[in-house]
Amino acid sequence: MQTFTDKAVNIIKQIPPGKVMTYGQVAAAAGSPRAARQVTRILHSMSSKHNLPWHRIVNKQGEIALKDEGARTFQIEKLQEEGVELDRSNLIDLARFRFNFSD
DNA sequence: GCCATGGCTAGTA
DNA sequence: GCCATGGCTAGTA
Repeated sequence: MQTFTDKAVNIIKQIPPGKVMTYGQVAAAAGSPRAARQVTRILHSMSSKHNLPWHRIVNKQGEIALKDEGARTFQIEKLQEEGVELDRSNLIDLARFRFNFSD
Protein backbone atom coordinates (compact mmCIF):
# COMPACT_ATOMS: atom_id res chain seq x y z
CA MET A 1 0.00 0.00 0.00
CA GLN A 2 1.35 3.32 -1.08
CA THR A 3 1.58 6.15 1.37
CA PHE A 4 0.08 9.53 0.67
CA THR A 5 3.51 10.89 -0.09
CA ASP A 6 4.29 8.15 -2.60
CA LYS A 7 1.06 8.80 -4.42
CA ALA A 8 1.53 12.54 -4.39
CA VAL A 9 5.06 12.19 -5.76
CA ASN A 10 3.84 9.94 -8.58
CA ILE A 11 1.07 12.33 -9.46
CA ILE A 12 3.37 15.32 -9.53
CA LYS A 13 5.73 13.46 -11.85
CA GLN A 14 2.89 12.93 -14.31
CA ILE A 15 2.12 16.59 -14.86
CA PRO A 16 3.17 17.24 -18.46
CA PRO A 17 5.19 20.29 -19.50
CA GLY A 18 2.98 23.27 -20.20
CA LYS A 19 0.41 22.23 -17.60
CA VAL A 20 -0.03 22.98 -13.91
CA MET A 21 -1.88 21.51 -10.93
CA THR A 22 -2.93 23.11 -7.67
CA TYR A 23 -1.82 21.95 -4.23
CA GLY A 24 -5.35 20.91 -3.36
CA GLN A 25 -5.74 19.04 -6.63
CA VAL A 26 -2.65 16.95 -5.99
CA ALA A 27 -3.77 16.28 -2.42
CA ALA A 28 -7.22 15.19 -3.57
CA ALA A 29 -5.82 13.00 -6.35
CA ALA A 30 -3.57 11.34 -3.78
CA GLY A 31 -6.67 10.53 -1.74
CA SER A 32 -6.57 13.21 0.91
CA PRO A 33 -8.44 16.35 -0.15
CA ARG A 34 -7.48 18.30 2.94
CA ALA A 35 -3.79 17.62 2.76
CA ALA A 36 -2.90 20.48 0.44
CA ARG A 37 -0.48 21.74 3.00
CA GLN A 38 1.32 18.46 3.04
CA VAL A 39 1.95 18.86 -0.67
CA THR A 40 3.87 22.03 0.06
CA ARG A 41 6.06 20.08 2.42
CA ILE A 42 6.74 17.40 -0.16
CA LEU A 43 7.75 19.94 -2.75
CA HIS A 44 9.85 21.84 -0.30
CA SER A 45 11.81 18.87 0.96
CA MET A 46 11.73 16.23 -1.78
CA SER A 47 11.86 18.05 -5.10
CA SER A 48 15.54 17.60 -5.77
CA LYS A 49 15.69 14.06 -4.45
CA HIS A 50 12.87 12.86 -6.68
CA ASN A 51 13.50 15.29 -9.49
CA LEU A 52 9.97 16.66 -9.29
CA PRO A 53 8.55 19.28 -11.65
CA TRP A 54 7.94 21.45 -8.61
CA HIS A 55 7.38 24.52 -10.75
CA ARG A 56 4.17 23.04 -12.16
CA ILE A 57 2.30 23.41 -8.86
CA VAL A 58 0.49 26.66 -8.16
CA ASN A 59 -2.19 27.72 -5.71
CA LYS A 60 -5.90 27.62 -6.25
CA GLN A 61 -5.99 31.15 -7.62
CA GLY A 62 -3.45 30.33 -10.28
CA GLU A 63 -0.77 32.28 -8.49
CA ILE A 64 2.83 31.37 -7.84
CA ALA A 65 2.91 30.57 -4.15
CA LEU A 66 6.61 31.09 -3.55
CA LYS A 67 7.46 34.07 -1.41
CA ASP A 68 11.12 34.46 -2.20
CA GLU A 69 11.44 36.89 -5.09
CA GLY A 70 14.30 35.09 -6.81
CA ALA A 71 12.59 31.72 -6.56
CA ARG A 72 9.35 33.20 -7.88
CA THR A 73 11.08 34.60 -10.92
CA PHE A 74 12.80 31.29 -11.52
CA GLN A 75 9.52 29.40 -11.39
CA ILE A 76 7.85 31.87 -13.73
CA GLU A 77 10.67 31.51 -16.23
CA LYS A 78 10.49 27.73 -16.17
CA LEU A 79 6.74 27.81 -16.77
CA GLN A 80 7.03 30.28 -19.62
CA GLU A 81 9.68 28.15 -21.29
CA GLU A 82 7.13 25.34 -21.37
CA GLY A 83 4.44 27.52 -22.86
CA VAL A 84 2.42 28.41 -19.79
CA GLU A 85 1.23 31.99 -20.08
CA LEU A 86 1.02 34.44 -17.18
CA ASP A 87 -0.81 37.76 -17.32
CA ARG A 88 0.69 41.02 -16.08
CA SER A 89 -0.14 40.10 -12.51
CA ASN A 90 1.65 36.79 -13.02
CA LEU A 91 -1.65 34.98 -12.84
CA ILE A 92 -2.17 31.70 -14.70
CA ASP A 93 -5.47 30.96 -16.40
CA LEU A 94 -6.31 27.62 -14.85
CA ALA A 95 -9.13 27.03 -17.29
CA ARG A 96 -6.48 26.75 -19.99
CA PHE A 97 -3.44 25.34 -18.24
CA ARG A 98 -4.74 23.11 -15.48
CA PHE A 99 -3.83 19.45 -15.89
CA ASN A 100 -6.88 17.37 -15.11
CA PHE A 101 -5.43 14.34 -13.45
CA SER A 102 -7.50 11.19 -13.63
CA ASP A 103 -6.71 7.63 -12.79
C1' DG B 1 -6.23 37.94 8.14
C1' DC B 2 -6.62 34.01 11.12
C1' DC B 3 -6.02 29.18 12.20
C1' DA B 4 -7.37 24.05 11.69
C1' DT B 5 -5.61 20.48 8.88
C1' DG B 6 -2.54 16.49 7.48
C1' DG B 7 1.07 13.35 7.12
C1' DC B 8 5.54 12.76 7.67
C1' DT B 9 11.23 13.80 6.19
C1' DA B 10 15.59 14.93 7.75
C1' DG B 11 18.67 14.53 10.79
C1' DT B 12 20.47 13.31 15.31
C1' DA B 13 21.25 9.57 18.98
C1' DG C 1 8.17 20.62 14.35
C1' DC C 2 7.40 21.71 9.58
C1' DC C 3 4.87 23.89 5.60
C1' DA C 4 5.29 27.10 -1.43
C1' DT C 5 -2.82 25.92 1.52
C1' DG C 6 -7.44 26.88 1.75
C1' DG C 7 -11.62 28.22 3.54
C1' DC C 8 -14.18 30.82 6.51
C1' DT C 9 -15.29 34.65 9.73
C1' DA C 10 -15.35 39.20 11.54
C1' DG C 11 -15.38 43.68 10.68
C1' DT C 12 -15.46 47.76 7.65
C1' DA C 13 -17.50 50.62 3.84
